[in-house]
Parts: sequence; structure tokens; C-alpha cells
Amino acid sequence: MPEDTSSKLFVTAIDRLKASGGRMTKKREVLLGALLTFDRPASAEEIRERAELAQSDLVTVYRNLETFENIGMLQRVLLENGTQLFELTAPDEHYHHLICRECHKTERLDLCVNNTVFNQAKKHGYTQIAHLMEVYGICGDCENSA
Amino acid sequence: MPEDTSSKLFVTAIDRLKASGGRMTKKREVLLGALLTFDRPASAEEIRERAELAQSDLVTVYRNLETFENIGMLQRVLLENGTQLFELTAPDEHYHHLICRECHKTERLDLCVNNTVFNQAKKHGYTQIAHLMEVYGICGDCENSA
DNA sequence: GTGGATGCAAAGAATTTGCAACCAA
DNA sequence: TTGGTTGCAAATTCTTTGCATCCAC
Repeated sequence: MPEDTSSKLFVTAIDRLKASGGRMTKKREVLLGALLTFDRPASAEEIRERAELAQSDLVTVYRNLETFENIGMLQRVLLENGTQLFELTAPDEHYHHLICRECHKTERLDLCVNNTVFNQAKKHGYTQIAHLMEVYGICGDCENSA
Repeated sequence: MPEDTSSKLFVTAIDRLKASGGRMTKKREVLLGALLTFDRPASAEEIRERAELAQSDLVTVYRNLETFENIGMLQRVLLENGTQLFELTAPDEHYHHLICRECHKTERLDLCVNNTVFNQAKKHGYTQIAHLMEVYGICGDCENSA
């Protein structure tokens, strides 16, 4: 992620955190920084490892991820087996991914079905609509090394 | 599901099962019948309950669901929290759903991104491509009773 | 009879909850 | 000081594995 994008997200996160009544702790600062270094969605454990200076408990990681989600700056990504990865995003944005089943390498897709999906869901009388879309496959590297 | 569609799926499942070297047991017959009675994807536990005449272990249910998936006649559907629902389908078909977060009521969506997704994934050098897309919301009934 | 199918127990992985101690504002 | 935050332990939920027994073919 470009330096300026990264620092802007950092500042925005702090603002939103405080606006929601939360506090900025050392752990959160490091976790946030760790999240920003990923160029792909990561698991809770991966995030904890990368934020090693803070030596956080995995529980703390999960709780903070939920906090970041609540302020609209984190997206959960589901793997095919149901486990989740986490990705810091600009406020209330979301992305769809092409995910390698082997190495979890991830690329953002240029594709969103927001309008279609929203309209159909509304037509069925649904509210609080959200959608999930991910594409899975084996990337070229993993294919070759198999 | 219409009677004839249902029995056709049943027969197809048996054929494919045998073709793959599997056997038709009493448990499987009842589980298959139970799956056909659902008009929406269901959890392993729900499927087991509905197939009560067979009194199957939950493990057996999971193993059979995997078997049905292997013969191309079962689709897994992920809820937002990563737990899975299962749905019997015509051979190698798949659907996308509008799912109520509260009651798990489900409607099939008239929408598929197969071609777009496949092309983009192929462009990135991926193989064995599959995709997941589900829409979540609160249905009218649940909204009113809240 | 032979190999696939099943049940029981147990393991596993991912995630959540309770509670006391801790620390930012 | 006060209430949000954290760590530790433990519980929960969903799903998978091992192994002996069983049954379809």
C-alpha cells in the first residue's frame, strides 16, 4: 500500500475509533500498523504474528478486528472452508477477491454486483443488505510447483 | 420442489453414486430424501433431524454430504459467520442466494457472474476456478417481528 | 468375503465469553 | 476515577479423524 494511503487510513481509523467512544492503545496502534502492511487479507494469527512488538493475545486481536469492523474500516473475507481473513479498508468500502487456495495470495477483482444485488434483495423485501463474493482458484505459481 | 424434479434428482444421485464406486445404503436413501424436502439450504444438524427415520450420527451426515458433493450434486452455502449450509442440486449446477440472517429463509437469486469471474481469474493465470456469492439481509417477516 | 459405510469417541480448528487486572482519557 | 481494554482460562461451535464393527454388492 502506498505510504500516503496507508497513513491516511491510519489517521481515519483513529478518528473513527475516538468518535465511537473507543481509546487508542499501544496494542491497537501496533495492530493497526500491522494490518496496513498486508497487501492481502490475512488471518487473525498472521496479524498477531506481524504485530509482534505488541505481543498481543489472539483474543485481543479478534476483539480489535471486531472494533475496526464496527467503525467501518475492516472487511471480513471468507475462504471456502469458512475461515475468515481480515482486510483494512477505506471507510465503508469493500472489495472482492481472487484467492489462491494454496498460498492465499489474493488479488482484488475489478467487479462488483452491488446495484444488481441490492435491487433484487429490496424487491424481496429485505433490509440491511450485504453481499459476499469471492473467487477461488490455484494461482500460476502454485500450479507449477505442484 | 416439484415431485418429478425431486424423483429425477434422486435417481440421478443413485446413478452417480454407483458410477463413482459408492453404495446405496438405507441411511443414504433417507438422507437423500430428507435433502430433497428442503426448499432452502440447510445445516448438517437440520438435515439429520429431518432424516430421523434413519437415526444417523452427525458424522455420517457430514460424510454423506461430502459424498454427494463429490458426485457433483451438492452445493455448500456459507453464512456470514462461516458456517455452512447444504443444498442438493442438479448435476454440476450452482445457485446464489438471498439469505435472511435471522431465520435463514433463502431465495435463489436470478444472477450469476460466472463468465465475468472466470475470464478475470483466467487472465490472472488461475486454474480450478470456483466462486462464491451470497447476499444477506433481514427478511420482511423478521423485520416486522423485531 | 471384501471393501465401502457407519457409530462412537475423540481430536481439531476457529472463534467467543467471563472475569479480574490494567491503563487511557 | 472511570470505563474501555487486555490477558488468561475456559467454553462453544462446527467439522474432521481414527478405528472397530457392520452391511451392500
